[in-house]
Amino acid sequence: MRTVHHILTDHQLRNTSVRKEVLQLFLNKEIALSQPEIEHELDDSCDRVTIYRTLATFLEKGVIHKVLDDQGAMKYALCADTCSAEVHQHDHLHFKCTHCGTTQCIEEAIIPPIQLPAGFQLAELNVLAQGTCPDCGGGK
Amino acid sequence: MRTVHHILTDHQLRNTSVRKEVLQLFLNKEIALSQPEIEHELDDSCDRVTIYRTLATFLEKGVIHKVLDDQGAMKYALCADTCSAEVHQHDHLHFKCTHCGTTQCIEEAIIPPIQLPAGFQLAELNVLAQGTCPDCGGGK
DNA sequence: CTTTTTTTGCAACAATTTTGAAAAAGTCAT
DNA sequence: ATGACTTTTTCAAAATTGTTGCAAAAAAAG
Ligand SMILES: [Zn+2]
Ligand SMILES: [Zn+2]
Ligand SMILES: [Zn+2]
Ligand SMILES: [Zn+2]
Repeated sequence: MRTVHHILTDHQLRNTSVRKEVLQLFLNKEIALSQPEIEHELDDSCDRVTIYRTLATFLEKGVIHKVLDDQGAMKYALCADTCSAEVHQHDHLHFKCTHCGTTQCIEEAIIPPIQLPAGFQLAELNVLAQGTCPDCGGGK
Repeated sequence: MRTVHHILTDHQLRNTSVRKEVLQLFLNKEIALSQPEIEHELDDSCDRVTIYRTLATFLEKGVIHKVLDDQGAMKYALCADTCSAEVHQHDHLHFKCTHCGTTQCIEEAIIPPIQLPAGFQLAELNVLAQGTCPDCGGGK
Protein backbone atom coordinates (compact mmCIF):
# COMPACT_ATOMS: atom_id res chain seq x y z
CA MET A 1 0.00 0.00 0.00
CA ARG A 2 1.26 3.42 -0.93
CA THR A 3 1.62 5.66 2.09
CA VAL A 4 2.22 9.37 1.78
CA HIS A 5 5.48 9.03 3.65
CA HIS A 6 6.63 6.36 1.26
CA ILE A 7 5.71 8.34 -1.84
CA LEU A 8 7.45 11.47 -0.63
CA THR A 9 10.73 9.81 0.28
CA ASP A 10 10.66 7.86 -2.97
CA HIS A 11 10.69 11.15 -4.81
CA GLN A 12 13.41 12.74 -2.71
CA LEU A 13 11.00 15.04 -0.93
CA ARG A 14 10.94 15.99 2.72
CA ASN A 15 8.04 14.74 4.78
CA THR A 16 6.41 18.00 5.73
CA SER A 17 2.90 18.36 7.06
CA VAL A 18 1.57 20.32 4.08
CA ARG A 19 2.94 17.84 1.56
CA LYS A 20 1.49 14.94 3.51
CA GLU A 21 -1.89 16.64 3.72
CA VAL A 22 -2.06 17.47 0.03
CA LEU A 23 -0.85 14.04 -1.00
CA GLN A 24 -3.29 12.32 1.33
CA LEU A 25 -6.07 14.34 -0.26
CA PHE A 26 -5.16 13.03 -3.71
CA LEU A 27 -4.99 9.47 -2.37
CA ASN A 28 -8.38 9.75 -0.68
CA LYS A 29 -10.28 11.50 -3.43
CA GLU A 30 -8.82 9.63 -6.38
CA ILE A 31 -9.88 12.46 -8.68
CA ALA A 32 -8.16 15.40 -10.28
CA LEU A 33 -8.08 18.53 -8.13
CA SER A 34 -7.42 22.17 -8.85
CA GLN A 35 -5.50 24.51 -6.58
CA PRO A 36 -8.66 26.24 -5.29
CA GLU A 37 -10.27 22.87 -4.56
CA ILE A 38 -7.27 21.75 -2.57
CA GLU A 39 -7.21 25.01 -0.67
CA HIS A 40 -10.86 24.59 0.18
CA GLU A 41 -10.58 20.92 1.13
CA LEU A 42 -7.73 21.65 3.51
CA ASP A 43 -10.00 24.23 5.06
CA ASP A 44 -7.42 26.99 4.80
CA SER A 45 -5.16 25.17 7.22
CA CYS A 46 -2.21 26.23 5.16
CA ASP A 47 -1.24 29.16 3.03
CA ARG A 48 -2.36 29.57 -0.56
CA VAL A 49 1.19 30.18 -1.68
CA THR A 50 2.38 26.97 -0.09
CA ILE A 51 -0.13 24.99 -2.12
CA TYR A 52 1.10 26.61 -5.33
CA ARG A 53 4.65 25.73 -4.46
CA THR A 54 3.75 22.23 -3.32
CA LEU A 55 1.97 21.56 -6.60
CA ALA A 56 4.92 22.93 -8.57
CA THR A 57 7.28 20.66 -6.64
CA PHE A 58 5.05 17.62 -7.04
CA LEU A 59 4.82 18.26 -10.78
CA GLU A 60 8.56 18.57 -11.09
CA LYS A 61 9.29 15.43 -9.12
CA GLY A 62 6.72 13.30 -10.91
CA VAL A 63 4.27 12.90 -8.05
CA ILE A 64 1.38 14.48 -9.93
CA HIS A 65 0.59 15.42 -13.52
CA LYS A 66 -1.47 18.12 -15.16
CA VAL A 67 -5.04 17.43 -16.16
CA LEU A 68 -6.54 19.81 -18.70
CA ASP A 69 -9.90 21.30 -17.98
CA ASP A 70 -12.45 22.92 -20.26
CA GLN A 71 -13.00 25.74 -17.78
CA GLY A 72 -9.40 26.85 -17.89
CA ALA A 73 -8.65 26.00 -14.27
CA MET A 74 -5.76 23.55 -14.39
CA LYS A 75 -6.26 20.38 -12.41
CA TYR A 76 -3.77 17.85 -11.11
CA ALA A 77 -3.87 14.12 -10.46
CA LEU A 78 -1.57 11.52 -8.94
CA CYS A 79 0.96 9.87 -11.18
CA ALA A 80 1.54 6.17 -11.35
CA ASP A 81 4.37 4.96 -9.11
CA THR A 82 6.54 4.62 -12.19
CA CYS A 83 6.74 8.39 -12.62
CA SER A 84 9.75 10.32 -11.43
CA ALA A 85 11.48 13.62 -12.09
CA GLU A 86 13.14 12.03 -15.12
CA VAL A 87 10.37 9.89 -16.57
CA HIS A 88 6.86 11.29 -16.76
CA GLN A 89 4.93 8.95 -19.01
CA HIS A 90 1.16 9.26 -19.34
CA ASP A 91 -0.83 7.67 -22.07
CA HIS A 92 -4.17 7.49 -20.32
CA LEU A 93 -7.14 9.76 -20.88
CA HIS A 94 -9.06 11.99 -18.51
CA PHE A 95 -12.79 11.88 -18.11
CA LYS A 96 -14.76 14.82 -16.81
CA CYS A 97 -18.36 14.29 -15.82
CA THR A 98 -20.47 17.19 -17.01
CA HIS A 99 -22.95 16.44 -14.24
CA CYS A 100 -20.90 16.18 -11.04
CA GLY A 101 -17.91 18.04 -12.42
CA THR A 102 -15.29 15.55 -11.26
CA THR A 103 -12.39 14.54 -13.45
CA GLN A 104 -10.62 11.22 -13.17
CA CYS A 105 -7.81 9.38 -14.86
CA ILE A 106 -8.96 6.42 -16.95
CA GLU A 107 -6.02 4.07 -17.23
CA GLU A 108 -8.14 1.37 -18.85
CA ALA A 109 -9.07 3.30 -21.98
CA ILE A 110 -6.60 2.82 -24.77
CA ILE A 111 -5.93 5.79 -27.00
CA PRO A 112 -5.44 4.53 -30.55
CA PRO A 113 -2.57 6.01 -32.56
CA ILE A 114 -3.65 9.11 -34.42
CA GLN A 115 -2.48 9.82 -37.93
CA LEU A 116 -1.31 13.40 -38.34
CA PRO A 117 -0.79 15.17 -41.68
CA ALA A 118 2.73 15.20 -43.12
CA GLY A 119 5.21 17.42 -41.31
CA PHE A 120 3.73 17.17 -37.85
CA GLN A 121 5.89 15.43 -35.26
CA LEU A 122 3.86 14.18 -32.33
CA ALA A 123 5.48 14.30 -28.90
CA GLU A 124 2.61 14.22 -26.45
CA LEU A 125 -1.11 13.62 -26.54
CA ASN A 126 -3.67 14.96 -24.10
CA VAL A 127 -7.20 13.67 -24.22
CA LEU A 128 -10.10 15.09 -22.25
CA ALA A 129 -13.29 13.10 -22.61
CA GLN A 130 -16.51 14.59 -21.32
CA GLY A 131 -19.88 13.06 -20.61
CA THR A 132 -21.58 11.36 -17.67
CA CYS A 133 -19.74 9.09 -15.28
CA PRO A 134 -21.18 5.82 -13.88
CA ASP A 135 -22.16 7.52 -10.60
CA CYS A 136 -24.23 10.13 -12.41
CA GLY A 137 -26.46 7.79 -14.35
CA GLY A 138 -24.22 6.98 -17.25
CA GLY A 139 -25.26 3.38 -16.78
CA LYS A 140 -28.98 3.90 -16.19
CA MET B 1 -15.96 33.43 -49.31
CA ARG B 2 -16.83 33.96 -45.67
CA THR B 3 -16.90 37.61 -44.76
CA VAL B 4 -17.07 38.80 -41.20
CA HIS B 5 -20.35 40.55 -41.91
CA HIS B 6 -21.82 37.36 -43.30
CA ILE B 7 -20.69 35.24 -40.37
CA LEU B 8 -22.05 37.64 -37.80
CA THR B 9 -25.50 37.99 -39.34
CA ASP B 10 -25.67 34.25 -39.88
CA HIS B 11 -25.32 33.82 -36.14
CA GLN B 12 -27.85 36.52 -35.25
CA LEU B 13 -25.20 38.92 -34.07
CA ARG B 14 -25.02 42.65 -34.60
CA ASN B 15 -22.27 43.94 -36.85
CA THR B 16 -20.27 45.98 -34.41
CA SER B 17 -16.74 47.19 -34.96
CA VAL B 18 -15.22 45.13 -32.14
CA ARG B 19 -16.86 41.92 -33.29
CA LYS B 20 -15.74 42.51 -36.85
CA GLU B 21 -12.18 43.20 -35.72
CA VAL B 22 -11.95 40.12 -33.52
CA LEU B 23 -13.53 37.90 -36.14
CA GLN B 24 -11.27 39.23 -38.87
CA LEU B 25 -8.30 38.43 -36.67
CA PHE B 26 -9.38 34.80 -36.41
CA LEU B 27 -9.92 34.65 -40.18
CA ASN B 28 -6.50 36.12 -40.92
CA LYS B 29 -4.44 34.19 -38.41
CA GLU B 30 -6.07 30.80 -38.83
CA ILE B 31 -4.72 29.75 -35.45
CA ALA B 32 -6.16 29.52 -31.97
CA LEU B 33 -5.89 32.73 -29.97
CA SER B 34 -6.13 33.53 -26.30
CA GLN B 35 -7.75 36.63 -24.86
CA PRO B 36 -4.39 38.30 -24.09
CA GLU B 37 -3.17 37.58 -27.63
CA ILE B 38 -6.29 39.14 -29.12
CA GLU B 39 -5.95 42.15 -26.88
CA HIS B 40 -2.36 42.60 -27.98
CA GLU B 41 -3.08 42.07 -31.67
CA LEU B 42 -5.83 44.66 -31.60
CA ASP B 43 -3.30 47.01 -30.10
CA ASP B 44 -5.58 48.06 -27.27
CA SER B 45 -8.00 49.61 -29.72
CA CYS B 46 -10.85 48.37 -27.60
CA ASP B 47 -11.51 47.62 -23.99
CA ARG B 48 -10.29 44.42 -22.39
CA VAL B 49 -13.72 43.70 -20.95
CA THR B 50 -15.29 43.96 -24.38
CA ILE B 51 -13.03 41.18 -25.64
CA TYR B 52 -14.04 38.94 -22.76
CA ARG B 53 -17.69 39.53 -23.51
CA THR B 54 -17.21 39.20 -27.25
CA LEU B 55 -15.54 35.82 -26.80
CA ALA B 56 -18.32 34.69 -24.48
CA THR B 57 -20.92 35.70 -27.06
CA PHE B 58 -19.03 34.04 -29.92
CA LEU B 59 -18.77 30.84 -27.90
CA GLU B 60 -22.44 30.87 -27.10
CA LYS B 61 -23.51 31.49 -30.69
CA GLY B 62 -21.21 28.90 -32.19
CA VAL B 63 -18.79 31.25 -33.92
CA ILE B 64 -15.76 29.99 -32.03
CA HIS B 65 -14.91 26.99 -29.86
CA LYS B 66 -12.60 26.45 -26.94
CA VAL B 67 -9.13 25.08 -27.50
CA LEU B 68 -7.48 23.57 -24.45
CA ASP B 69 -3.96 24.57 -23.59
CA ASP B 70 -1.38 22.89 -21.41
CA GLN B 71 -0.45 26.19 -19.78
CA GLY B 72 -3.95 26.84 -18.53
CA ALA B 73 -4.55 29.86 -20.76
CA MET B 74 -7.72 29.06 -22.66
CA LYS B 75 -7.54 29.61 -26.40
CA TYR B 76 -10.28 29.95 -29.01
CA ALA B 77 -10.58 29.09 -32.68
CA LEU B 78 -13.13 29.59 -35.43
CA CYS B 79 -15.87 27.03 -35.81
CA ALA B 80 -16.85 25.47 -39.09
CA ASP B 81 -19.79 27.20 -40.77
CA THR B 82 -22.02 24.33 -39.68
CA CYS B 83 -21.79 25.43 -36.02
CA SER B 84 -24.57 27.42 -34.42
CA ALA B 85 -25.90 28.17 -30.96
CA GLU B 86 -27.76 24.86 -31.07
CA VAL B 87 -25.25 22.56 -32.76
CA HIS B 88 -21.61 22.74 -31.76
CA GLN B 89 -19.98 19.68 -33.23
CA HIS B 90 -16.20 19.29 -33.23
CA ASP B 91 -14.40 16.06 -33.84
CA HIS B 92 -11.07 17.45 -34.94
CA LEU B 93 -7.92 17.67 -32.88
CA HIS B 94 -5.75 20.59 -31.88
CA PHE B 95 -2.05 20.69 -32.44
CA LYS B 96 0.21 22.91 -30.39
CA CYS B 97 3.76 23.38 -31.54
CA THR B 98 6.12 23.30 -28.58
CA HIS B 99 8.58 25.39 -30.56
CA CYS B 100 6.60 28.34 -31.91
CA GLY B 101 3.74 27.99 -29.45
CA THR B 102 0.95 28.25 -31.99
CA THR B 103 -2.09 26.02 -31.82
CA GLN B 104 -4.16 25.07 -34.83
CA CYS B 105 -7.20 22.98 -35.64
CA ILE B 106 -6.34 19.87 -37.62
CA GLU B 107 -9.49 18.85 -39.45
CA GLU B 108 -7.67 16.21 -41.46
CA ALA B 109 -6.64 14.02 -38.54
CA ILE B 110 -9.23 11.41 -37.74
CA ILE B 111 -9.70 10.54 -34.12
CA PRO B 112 -10.52 6.84 -33.88
CA PRO B 113 -13.37 5.88 -31.52
CA ILE B 114 -12.13 5.34 -27.99
CA GLN B 115 -13.47 2.50 -25.89
CA LEU B 116 -14.42 3.68 -22.41
CA PRO B 117 -15.06 1.37 -19.44
CA ALA B 118 -18.67 0.40 -18.72
CA GLY B 119 -20.87 3.14 -17.34
CA PHE B 120 -19.17 6.07 -19.00
CA GLN B 121 -21.26 7.94 -21.56
CA LEU B 122 -19.11 9.94 -23.93
CA ALA B 123 -20.48 13.26 -25.13
CA GLU B 124 -17.45 15.20 -26.26
CA LEU B 125 -13.82 14.57 -26.91
CA ASN B 126 -11.05 17.12 -26.68
CA VAL B 127 -7.65 16.20 -28.02
CA LEU B 128 -4.56 18.33 -27.65
CA ALA B 129 -1.58 17.01 -29.56
CA GLN B 130 1.81 18.58 -28.95
CA GLY B 131 5.03 18.42 -30.88
CA THR B 132 6.65 20.33 -33.72
CA CYS B 133 4.68 21.75 -36.63
CA PRO B 134 5.86 21.66 -40.27
CA ASP B 135 7.07 25.27 -40.08
CA CYS B 136 9.31 24.50 -37.12
CA GLY B 137 11.26 21.67 -38.65
CA GLY B 138 8.89 18.84 -38.07
CA GLY B 139 9.63 17.77 -41.64
CA LYS B 140 13.41 18.29 -41.61
C1' DC C 1 21.39 19.06 20.80
C1' DT C 2 23.44 21.86 17.21
C1' DT C 3 24.15 22.93 12.61
C1' DT C 4 22.67 23.10 8.01
C1' DT C 5 19.31 23.07 4.56
C1' DT C 6 14.69 23.31 3.02
C1' DT C 7 10.04 24.69 3.54
C1' DT C 8 6.42 27.65 5.12
C1' DG C 9 3.83 31.85 5.99
C1' DC C 10 3.31 36.60 5.48
C1' DA C 11 3.05 40.78 3.05
C1' DA C 12 3.08 43.12 -0.85
C1' DC C 13 2.50 43.03 -5.60
C1' DA C 14 0.97 42.05 -10.35
C1' DA C 15 -2.09 40.08 -13.52
C1' DT C 16 -6.47 38.27 -14.77
C1' DT C 17 -11.32 37.91 -14.75
C1' DT C 18 -15.98 39.41 -13.23
C1' DT C 19 -19.75 42.65 -12.28
C1' DG C 20 -22.74 46.89 -12.44
C1' DA C 21 -24.31 50.71 -14.64
C1' DA C 22 -24.09 54.72 -17.79
C1' DA C 23 -22.79 56.09 -22.43
C1' DA C 24 -22.50 54.81 -27.18
C1' DA C 25 -23.74 52.39 -31.09
C1' DG C 26 -26.63 49.35 -33.99
C1' DT C 27 -31.33 48.14 -35.77
C1' DC C 28 -35.70 48.93 -37.43
C1' DA C 29 -40.00 51.27 -38.53
C1' DT C 30 -41.43 55.24 -39.84
C1' DA D 1 -32.79 60.47 -42.64
C1' DT D 2 -34.95 60.49 -37.87
C1' DG D 3 -36.27 58.79 -33.54
C1' DA D 4 -37.50 54.90 -30.54
C1' DC D 5 -35.83 50.83 -28.95
C1' DT D 6 -32.45 47.31 -28.01
C1' DT D 7 -27.90 45.68 -27.65
C1' DT D 8 -23.11 46.56 -27.07
C1' DT D 9 -19.21 49.04 -25.35
C1' DT D 10 -16.81 51.38 -21.99
C1' DC D 11 -15.24 52.68 -17.47
C1' DA D 12 -14.70 52.06 -12.63
C1' DA D 13 -14.47 48.92 -9.07
C1' DA D 14 -14.23 44.48 -7.02
C1' DA D 15 -12.99 39.76 -6.82
C1' DT D 16 -10.03 36.17 -8.07
C1' DT D 17 -5.70 34.25 -9.22
C1' DG D 18 -0.77 33.84 -9.49
C1' DT D 19 4.17 35.67 -8.18
C1' DT D 20 8.19 37.26 -5.45
C1' DG D 21 11.28 38.35 -1.42
C1' DC D 22 12.35 37.40 2.94
C1' DA D 23 12.27 36.08 7.85
C1' DA D 24 10.59 32.42 10.88
C1' DA D 25 9.76 27.59 11.38
C1' DA D 26 10.54 22.95 10.46
C1' DA D 27 13.08 18.93 8.76
C1' DA D 28 17.23 16.34 8.10
C1' DA D 29 21.99 15.46 9.17
C1' DG D 30 25.76 14.84 12.30
ZN1 LIG E 1 3.62 11.50 -14.19
ZN1 LIG F 1 -4.24 11.37 -15.38
ZN1 LIG G 1 -18.37 25.05 -32.89
ZN1 LIG H 1 -10.55 23.48 -33.27
